Amino acid sequence: MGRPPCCDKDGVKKGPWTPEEDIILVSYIQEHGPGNWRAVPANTGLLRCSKSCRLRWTNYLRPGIKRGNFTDHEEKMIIHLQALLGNRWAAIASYLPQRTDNDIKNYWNTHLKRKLKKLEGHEGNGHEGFSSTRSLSKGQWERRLQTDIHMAKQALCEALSLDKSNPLPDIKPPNNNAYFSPSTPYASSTENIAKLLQNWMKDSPKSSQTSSETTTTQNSFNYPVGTGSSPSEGTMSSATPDQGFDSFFSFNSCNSGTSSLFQDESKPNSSDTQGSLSLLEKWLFDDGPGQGQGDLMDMPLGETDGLF
DNA sequence: AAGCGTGTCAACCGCAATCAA
DNA sequence: TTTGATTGCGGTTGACACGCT
Repeated sequence: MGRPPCCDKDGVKKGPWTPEEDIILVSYIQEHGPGNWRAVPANTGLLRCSKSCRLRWTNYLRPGIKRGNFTDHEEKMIIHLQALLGNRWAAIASYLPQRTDNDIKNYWNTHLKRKLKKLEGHEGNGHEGFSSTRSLSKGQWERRLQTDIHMAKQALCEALSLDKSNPLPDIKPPNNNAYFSPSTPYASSTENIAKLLQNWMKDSPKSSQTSSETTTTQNSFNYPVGTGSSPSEGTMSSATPDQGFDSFFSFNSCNSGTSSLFQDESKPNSSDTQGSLSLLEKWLFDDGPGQGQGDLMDMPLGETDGLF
């Protein structure tokens, strides 16, 4: 097709974002919502390409992002999901709403890969606990592939039989105050940005509803919630990170019998993939609140394979 | 104190999927 | 149906920080 570059290379700024650029981007998105990234550089005067703007927003500026210090739970989730899904970081990130795919990818490549290597070194086959997809036998892969196909078929049937008048449960918008909340763990390197933004919000006439004092759950960014403009959008559920993580699970388990709230890594609204994921979710989380996760986390992947 | 090696992570690049005219 | 535009994703890179010698 010969696709041209997303932006002409001349006059496009690269490298780290400055706080000023962040403010411009955030203020624009607050006003117009994420999406139509092509228009962002043109309308804001940012000397960045649309891709760069989108990336900056989704990986760094988006409200509700938790950074650094992966918990044991998150770590295990990543390990198991990676074993299940492979390097589909966006899909994995959809199960960890407060983490970005880039973050997870980095964490995997820097921490977990090495950890895995170490463990494999110690345990010979390294199957127990940390097992990468690569350690699966060919037979296991074939079985998994067959299961995927089966799941897709099942999901399709599920989707076709779904009552279309039955909409998805009302997804509460992410509490974007988290972004402006002083208690929010924000990257230390960007704390200054957060402060700048806070000050800017105070100064801005529109900022009254988004100031850190605001405690409502309203979406302070006036973009449509749950439009899938980011993998985890609309799935973030709470202000404080740990709370959010917990409520994420409890919320999910509450809805285990309904259509999936999670969006597929590539096409959020695709009903078949959604169904497929919901099956996976069921398996992942369906043991009642608090139970299934633990079981899954403690379950060696050999047993996981048995499920397929 | 200086040099070097290693780890971390934000950002970039290119490809593929999807959308829209 | 075709084709160009846009978006999303995963792999990779490069700058910076930190620890070790």
